[in-house]
This record gives sequence, C-alpha cells and structure tokens, in this order.
Amino acid sequence: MPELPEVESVRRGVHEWTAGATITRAEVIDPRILGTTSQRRIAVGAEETFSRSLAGLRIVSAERRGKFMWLTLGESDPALSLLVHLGMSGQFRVQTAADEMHKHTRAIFHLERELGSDFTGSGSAGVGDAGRGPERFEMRFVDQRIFGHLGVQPLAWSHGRFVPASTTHIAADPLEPAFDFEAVVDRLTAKNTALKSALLDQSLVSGIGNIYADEALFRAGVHPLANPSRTRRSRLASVLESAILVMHDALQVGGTSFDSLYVNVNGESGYFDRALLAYGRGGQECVRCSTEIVRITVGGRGTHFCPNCQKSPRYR
DNA sequence: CCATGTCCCTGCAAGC
DNA sequence: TGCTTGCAGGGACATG
Repeated sequence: MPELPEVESVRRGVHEWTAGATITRAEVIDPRILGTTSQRRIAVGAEETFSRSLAGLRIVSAERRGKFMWLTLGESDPALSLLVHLGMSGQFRVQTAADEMHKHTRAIFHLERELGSDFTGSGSAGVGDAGRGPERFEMRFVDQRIFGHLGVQPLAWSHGRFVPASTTHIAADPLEPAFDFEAVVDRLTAKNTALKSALLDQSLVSGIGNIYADEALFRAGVHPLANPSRTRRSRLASVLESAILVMHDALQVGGTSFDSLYVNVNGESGYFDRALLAYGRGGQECVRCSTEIVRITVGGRGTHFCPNCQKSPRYR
C-alpha cells in the first residue's frame, strides 16, 4: 500500500525517466482508471478526451503531495497536469514496446526523448535502441485493483503551491516547506474522533496511510483509540513527530527495488520488507515488552498495537 | 461543519 | 474438488 515514502520513491523514479520526454500517445486500456475512486461511471468519450489532451505535450517534472503524484506538462495553456494516484496497487513501469504486457496494465504512455537531452535519469540502459534519433519507450500504469486513478487536471493554488485542481483539499505533507507542524497539532487537538482516524485524514496532514499510522502510534506509545481532544498536546505532537520520522526512515530505504525496467514500485516485495514494529504483527510479540500485539478495527481499518506500550486511555 | 458508514475492485484464503 | 463468502485497502460520497 503506497503511502508517502513509497509514492515519493515512485515519483523520483518517474521524474528521472520522464522529465523532458514528450508524450506521443496516451493509450487507455481500462477506462475505469479514469473514474474517481468511488464513482466508476466514466463519462462518454472520457478516453478520447484524456488521450487527446495529452498527445504532444512535454513532461516537465514529476511532483507529489501526500499520496498524490502528478506530471506537470509544458506547451499547454492553462498549465495542465497528469494526475496519478496509485491507490492500493498502482505501479509505473518503464518498458519498451517489445516488453511483455503485464496482465493488469491499465494505461500506456508512449514517450519519446531526444538522446543527449538534459534528462537527469540514472541511465537509459536497456531502453531504446542504440542508434541515433529519438529514444522511444513506454511508461505503463499497472494496477491490479483499480483503486488507482489517472486524470488530466489544470493546476490550482493550494497550501503554498500549484497542485492539480481536484486535489486542493489535500493538506501539505510533512516533507513540504508549507507544512506547519504546530498548526497541524493545533487542529489535531480539536478532533473528537479516534486519534488514528485523525492521522489518516488527508485534509489535516497528507501522506500518512494505515501502515505508518500504526507505526507512529506504536513508536510514540499512544493508543489508536485515544481521543485527540482529551489527549495532552505534547502526546499528539509526539505522535505526529513519530509519523514524520518513521516515514523518513522508510524513504531512506524506499529506493531499493530499482532496475532498468522498473520505476520502483515493486508491489510484491518492495513495500513489505520495511522494519514494521506494529503493522501486520497481530498475535506476535511486541519488540519492546513481548506482550502480544493486538489487532482491532478502527474506522474500518485494520489496526495493530501493543496493549502494554500503548495504554488504553482512562476515559474509555 | 463534523463524524461515521458504504462503496468501488480484485485476488486470495477460509469455510462448506 | 469447487464453489461461495469475507477481507484488505484509500478516498469520494452519502448519511446521521
């Protein structure tokens, strides 16, 4: 499940491969990828509109806020972006036309890049031919569960920068200059819901998903059901700080599963060998105190915690 | 406005 | 063995 560190790893890979490249053709294999996550009804002609609006545009850069990623596009007025959300299982793969098509390929971006252009990539080994002329390759969007989403969006101002218009409600993430730690803690203190649910609220702070929420609460030693409005401000700050630290740690090792054919994102292996202390460890011993890690459901999400290290709040 | 519940989708595991 | 059922997850939307 890609959260901030994973999406950032993907963004870096996508940027290296595609910045400066031109989209010669955008091919939609499964139009459901163009719908929003809940509304799967696709407007008539959405595929054609999507493809037509991208054809011929140059990719300037890959950017990210929270779990949302987008490519800023040149030669368009107003400035457009290709919005990408990986959902649960979205992946980008850089391949050539000759490469075998993955079963869950939902869209293909045919790209072209002048050899010797100023792309900053880690190399084009294995992609394109060895001769002259533009280098041609494909960036394929693969998504097993179709919780991911692609869309063409104008850019709009939100929380200190331009972002795709449909994401203006998403808060700044902790890696952004606009992120205001104290302001987020202030807003957190007003929340009257499970602390874990508040951590997952992308309009409060973006980028934290189910895994890192559990890890942050474990690291800070705070119960997932604690009510923020009844919790000491210093404890809330500690949890938020832990979330930032654990995501930072994960990002440090997030770029592991790179090779010439992958733009990171190896849904199978890459995500799961992180040093997780709570998430997915239900029934196992706590690494700190050997108490059995408990699994409960909070806001419909699987939640893992140590009942000894993360004491139940007294008001419950 | 705020909090909670439901749905989207697929593959896998468990149960009959 | 082969079917059905339930679960996992992020975010939009509907409801309370």
